[in-house]
Parts: sequence; structure tokens; C-alpha cells
Amino acid sequence: MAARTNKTNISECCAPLREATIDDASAVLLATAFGALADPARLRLLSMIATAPSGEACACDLIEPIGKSQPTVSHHLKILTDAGLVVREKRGVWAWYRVNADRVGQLRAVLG
Amino acid sequence: MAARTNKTNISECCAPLREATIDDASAVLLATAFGALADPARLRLLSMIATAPSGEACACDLIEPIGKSQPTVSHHLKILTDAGLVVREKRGVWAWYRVNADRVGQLRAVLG
DNA sequence: CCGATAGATTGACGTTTGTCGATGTGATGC
DNA sequence: GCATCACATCGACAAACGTCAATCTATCGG
Repeated sequence: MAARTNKTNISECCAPLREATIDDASAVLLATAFGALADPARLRLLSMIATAPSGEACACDLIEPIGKSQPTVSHHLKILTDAGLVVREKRGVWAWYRVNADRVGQLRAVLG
Repeated sequence: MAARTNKTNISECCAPLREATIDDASAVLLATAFGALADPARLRLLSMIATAPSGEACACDLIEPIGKSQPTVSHHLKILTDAGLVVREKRGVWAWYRVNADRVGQLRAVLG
């Protein structure tokens, strides 16, 4: 329940790892976020969305290049969305995804 | 076997996700690396090693704060080591770990 | 040598994850 | 209304993962 409610709670827990020992609660949130990046298919999805000329990609164009079934791709896109790494917008019959640069930047900052 | 042999193969696959669609082979390597960060205990271990005053931490000092058994902590340290995120040096009876800043920077660059 | 200690390895376990086929939902076109 | 298409959700299953107790391997101090 309510995956959408707490998906952005990482907002204030992004001090670089080297600056302070991370507490357990923040570690759990960050681990979930990095977990979203811990799959080849999701990395390629994220990359394909990020490199789309218009800045957004239709789910319909992502299925075939990934080489997985439609439910599987939908599943991966949901994980990326729940992690806040991409944003979904439904337009008509199609679902369009674009990268949430802020969230990606937060994870990047943790490694800084 | 030979986890140490191929742990640095990610060296040349670190173009930012937004610059080019990542190929499958690189995605697998990167996913493994991010997977090493996808666990709360490992994030805290990495953080504790990174924040150690001397730049390195003894495994013996990492077990109690993590609150997991010695084999479990050893297992997590192995995953971090195999992913190239930390370097292990055995001195006498003790194992000392320090962060591999280059590798962390590579992952950071992928999110750049 | 011998006992003690640090840490890695093994084996077993419950849980989580990735995957797919089948089905559900909601918009589009006729 | 009805058929169709894009996508999400469900249910099932195998593989991978996190965990611990038990054991093995070095190293050090007597």
C-alpha cells in the first residue's frame, strides 16, 4: 500500500557517505533506491529514457529493445517509478516516462 | 573462482546514462556494482569505512555496530570488495578495509 | 607445539526478486 | 455497443539473496 506516499522520503538523507556514518533508516531508503539500479534491464530502460531526444520515452518503444515480455518491462518501469528515478505520465493510451534528474542527482551526491 | 580477476572490468563502461544508451554487457556489470549498494548493511559498512579517521577500518570494529553476525558482515564485505568498492588488506590477524574512490567515482559518473 | 583469536568459508533456511502467461482496465475507432 | 490496442495487475515459479550456526584457516603469544 501507498508506495507513492513514501517514495520521496529520501529527500533529506543525501549527505555523501564519506561525510557522516549513515543511520539505519536512511540506509534502508537508499538501499531501495540503489536497488532500483541493480538490474540490467532497468539500467537500460533508464538509459533509453534519458537519451530520448524529446526527453521522454513511450513505454511502447521500450518493450522490444529490452527483449523481455510486456508485463516484465511494465514491472521494471514501476520499480523505477516507485524509486522516484523516473516519472510516468499517461497520455491517452500511452504511458510516457522521463527521468527525474533531481532524484538521480541525490543518489549521485551520496557517492560524492 | 577468480572474482578478483574480473572485478575491474567496469573501468571503461562509465559514460553517463544520459549520453548514450547502454549496451547489455555494460548494464550487467553496472547492475552488479549498484547491487553492492542495494543493501542497508553494506551502505552502512561503506559509510563507516569512508568516515574512518585514518581512511581505513578494521573488520573487527565493523561487526558490532552493524548488529549482524560475524559471517554475515564478512559476507557483505566480500560483496563490496568483489564489486571493487572497497579494498581489503590483511595485516597480521586483522583485515583492514578502505574505500576505492576511483570505483565509487565511476558509479557516480554513470549517474552524472 | 598449543590455545586463543580474527576472519573467511560452508551449508542450510526463509525471503525476495525476475520472469512469464493470463487476466483486468481504460482509452480509441468503427 | 463492440473490437482493439496499450498498459497494469495477478498468480505462479525458479533463481538469487540475506542470514546464521558450524567449521575451517591463518596468525599470534606463550
